[in-house]
Order: sequence, then structure tokens, then C-alpha cells
Amino acid sequence: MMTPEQSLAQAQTVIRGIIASQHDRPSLVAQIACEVGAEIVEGLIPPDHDLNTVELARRYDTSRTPVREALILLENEGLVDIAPRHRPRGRSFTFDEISEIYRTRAVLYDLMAAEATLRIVNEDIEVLAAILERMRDACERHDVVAYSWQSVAFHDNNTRMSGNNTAKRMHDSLLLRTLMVRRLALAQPDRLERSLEDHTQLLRAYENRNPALASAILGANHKASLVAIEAYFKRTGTLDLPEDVNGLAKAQLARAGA
Amino acid sequence: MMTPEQSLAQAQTVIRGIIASQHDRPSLVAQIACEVGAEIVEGLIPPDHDLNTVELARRYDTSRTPVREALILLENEGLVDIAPRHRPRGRSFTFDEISEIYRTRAVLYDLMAAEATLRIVNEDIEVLAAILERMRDACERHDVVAYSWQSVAFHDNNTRMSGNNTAKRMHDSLLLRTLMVRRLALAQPDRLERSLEDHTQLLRAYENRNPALASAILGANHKASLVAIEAYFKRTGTLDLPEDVNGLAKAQLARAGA
DNA sequence: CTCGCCTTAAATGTCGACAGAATGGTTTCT
DNA sequence: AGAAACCATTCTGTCGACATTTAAGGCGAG
Repeated sequence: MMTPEQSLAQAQTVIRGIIASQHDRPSLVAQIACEVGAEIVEGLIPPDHDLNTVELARRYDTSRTPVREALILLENEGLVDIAPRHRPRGRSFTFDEISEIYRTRAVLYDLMAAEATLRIVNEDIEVLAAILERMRDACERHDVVAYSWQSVAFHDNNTRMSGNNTAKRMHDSLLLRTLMVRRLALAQPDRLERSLEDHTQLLRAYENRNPALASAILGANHKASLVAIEAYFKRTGTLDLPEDVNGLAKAQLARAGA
Repeated sequence: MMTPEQSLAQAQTVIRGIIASQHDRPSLVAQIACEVGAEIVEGLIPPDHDLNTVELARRYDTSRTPVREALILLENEGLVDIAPRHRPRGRSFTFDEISEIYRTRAVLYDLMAAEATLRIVNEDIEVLAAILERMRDACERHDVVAYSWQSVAFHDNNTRMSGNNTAKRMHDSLLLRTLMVRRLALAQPDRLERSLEDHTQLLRAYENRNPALASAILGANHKASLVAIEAYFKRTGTLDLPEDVNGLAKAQLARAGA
């Protein structure tokens, strides 16, 4: 089973890939953005939580300037809310916003899938197949966290194959915002198996170079995810992560102390 | 005929609406971002031109910190390129990038048009009709600049009517990047008339609450624009604005001196 | 005359400081 | 007791400064 620490590290890697994709900045601000962003995505920093620059600067042992810029980067990814003259806050999403994001992400993905179908080569399919195997493995172990990260890797490769960097950049930004609720959906009964099935069929659609089929599968998958999230929201009245986050919070404190 | 100064002011307004949309920051950094962004969009600052923070700070009579943050905002809109340890530069686009942007923008617009069709009320249609009248007026006067700004207003209202702020935000960002080449397309023979016709039909599709028709019209319009841009690119070998920018450069100098 | 090195000038990333605004707690008034 | 006003504290936005790095220009070699 994937540990919270592994998941956090994975989140950092993914965020680094998105934020510092253009130029490989090993810069201070990129590092801060990755770490803080990962903690937001992992729920270590709960929605609406204060992210004041003084505290963060202390924590990273820097001045407030790089912290400020890192938070601006995260604001542009939709993870942080910066109101003028107020403290930056971890952003919280209403269900309607999540719904918007899913619909928007769906059309972007659809475009990229169509474009990918035209360019995809057998090696690309092998890469996807390898990731799919790991997804299947995680599914059998019922490891939702591991599955979700493999799923992210699958989508990352898939969208890269489209060659449309503009669309990929926007899609990745939207993906980041939904990482938090993604597991909520996958943790619902049968969702893991269904998702795996969808991805398997998607790969087959690519093998057959069938964009219409790929599009239909993706559309169905997005819709099913959203339905699962809506059900969760209607049932619990919130989209925040449940309290098993506590274990993670301890890890955070351990890190802060070190 | 719309003067360069009017066009510049319009560009500032539009950029302000996009950047400072969330929270109305009357802040220094928003102001700098709007002004600099407008000059980039208007071609006063040519592609690949240096945008060093010292000079900008002098020009706006501030320190480098707000300038830096303004440039980060513009980088996120795709108007500026910031390589670490190098001077920020006005971003230049290859034709392939422009093509990506158009395709991506098309699917986003398509989504919003579909969602708008479901929510649109008669008052919305009246608003669009009023803008369309102004477009017709500009078309008859062959005022490409005025037409293009009215067209932006049309799209702005149209996308707002979708109610999908997430998609709108991304679409607007892409729109910003294409403002520069937009006029290139509209200045081609018959493009103004064709565009007007497309918009007229689009409005009719909304009146009839016909999302399929709206989608088809939009797709055709985007494609035609891209074809016009491609033709221009193939003919001239560049996407930079032609030399009638000189008049604008003078205006810039006048402003800088004042 | 051109190419490449080296020096000089200028710009970047980061810092600590400060005025003014927001936050949170306490006191006062009803 | 509850609400409102007040005050102290904390944080934000902005500034000028400094070390390090990049860009520019001059100088010499080929």
C-alpha cells in the first residue's frame, strides 16, 4: 500500500512537472511552490487554511519575496486564493466548480485524444500499456492512492502524445485542482474496477486508431467520475477529505521539525 | 476609424478584465500588468523584446518587486517569457503554436456555446445583438481594429453567458495570445464580411436555441481564421505585425515622455 | 575584417525593513 | 449577555540594497 509520504513525494514530482515544465528552474520559488502545492493537493493543508507569507518564509528559511512568488504560481494553478491585502488561503471548491472543471477538462482531453490518435506510434502504446499494468496491479490491491497516481501518469503520457502543449498545460492545471477529489471518486464502490476497464478500452481504441471510440470512452469516464463525486457530495455535504488525513498531518509535523 | 490610442486603451480594459477578474485589485501590480500587457498585445512591444525589470520599474516609478509580479502574471497569460536568470522577453509565437491555441480555444468555445444555449435568455440575446450591430457598423467602415474589439466584446459576453467561469478563464487567456494575429486574419480580403456573417448566424442559432448549429458555425469560423492566418504566414514568413506599427511607437514615446 | 576572449556595466534573485492595513482579543456600552 | 468599538499584534505591499550572474563592448589574435 502506498504510504502518505510516497504520495506526497509523487505529488511534488507531478507539480514540478507542471509548474516548472517550461524551463527547468531549480529555483527557490519553484521548490517552495512544489512543496506547498503538494501539501495542498494531499490535504495536509486543508481548504481555506491560511498561508501567510511570514510563516512560510520562516519555514523555508527564506525571505517573503520567493514565498510570495511561489504563492502566485499556485494561485495560477487554482490551488491558492490570493485576495489583495489579505492572507493567501488554500482554495476550496464548491461542487459546481468541480463540475465546471470536469466538463472543461473533458473537452480538452477529448481534443488531445483526437490529436493523439493521429500521431500515436506503437512505442507510445507500449508505454501506456506498461502504466496500465501498474494500474491493474494497484486495482487488485485496492490501493486507491497508488492507482490514482498511476492514472495521472497515464493521462500525462497520453496528453503528451497529442503534441498539443497548449491544451496539455491547461488540462494539467485543471487536473491539479481535481487531484483532491479524484480519490473520493475512485474510493466509491466499483469505481476502481470501472476506471481500469475504461482505461483498458481506451488503450484498445488507440491501438485501433479509433478517435470516436476513444472520445466516447473518455466522455463516459469523466461523466462517471463526476457522478461519483456528486453522490459523495450529496451524501456528506462536503468535498473535503475525510479524517484519515490525520496520519498525514503527523508526517508533516515530523518534516517541519526536521 | 479607431485610433491606436483608443485601441491601446481598449486592450488595457480587456486585459484588466482577464487578469483582475477574480478580485478587483486596483493594485500597482495589476496596473503595470495591464499597461505592459496592452503594449505587447498592440505590438508596441515587439516579440522577443527585452522587458527588464529595472527599466520598467523606472518607467512606472516603483521598485522592481511589483514589476516582477506583474511580469509573472503576464507570463501566465502567455504574453511574456521568463527564463531564470535572464531578462523577461515579450513572447513570440510560431505558427504551430498559434494553430494549437486556435484548436484549443475552439473546443473551449464550443463547450461554452453548448452550455450557453441552455441558459441564455432574451436579454442576453439583445446584448449580443447590440454588439453585432456595432460590428456591422465597423465592418461597413472597414475599420478592422474597431471590428476586432467589438468581436472580443461579443465573445466576452457570449462566454460569460455559459456560466462556466473555469472554461472562460482559460479561453480568455488563449484569446489574449491571439489578439496580435487576430487582425492579420481579419484584414484579409472578405474575412471581415465573412466573420460578420458567421456572428450573425451564431446569434440566430442562439435565438433558436440550437447548440449543434452554433457549434458548427463556431468551428467553421475558427477554422477559417486559422486558414487566413496560415495563408498570411506562408506568404510573409512571419506573424509579426506589419510596419504600420510605427505610428503606434510614436504614441508610446509620447506617453513615456509625459 | 571577423571571431573569440576578457573586462566592465547592468540586471537578476533574494534579503531585511518599514508604513499602512487587516486580524483577533479585550474592553466598553447598551 | 451580546454587540460594538477599540487597541495591540501581525501581516501585506512595497522599497532600496547586495551578492551573483548575465549581457555588452572593447581588445587582441588569427
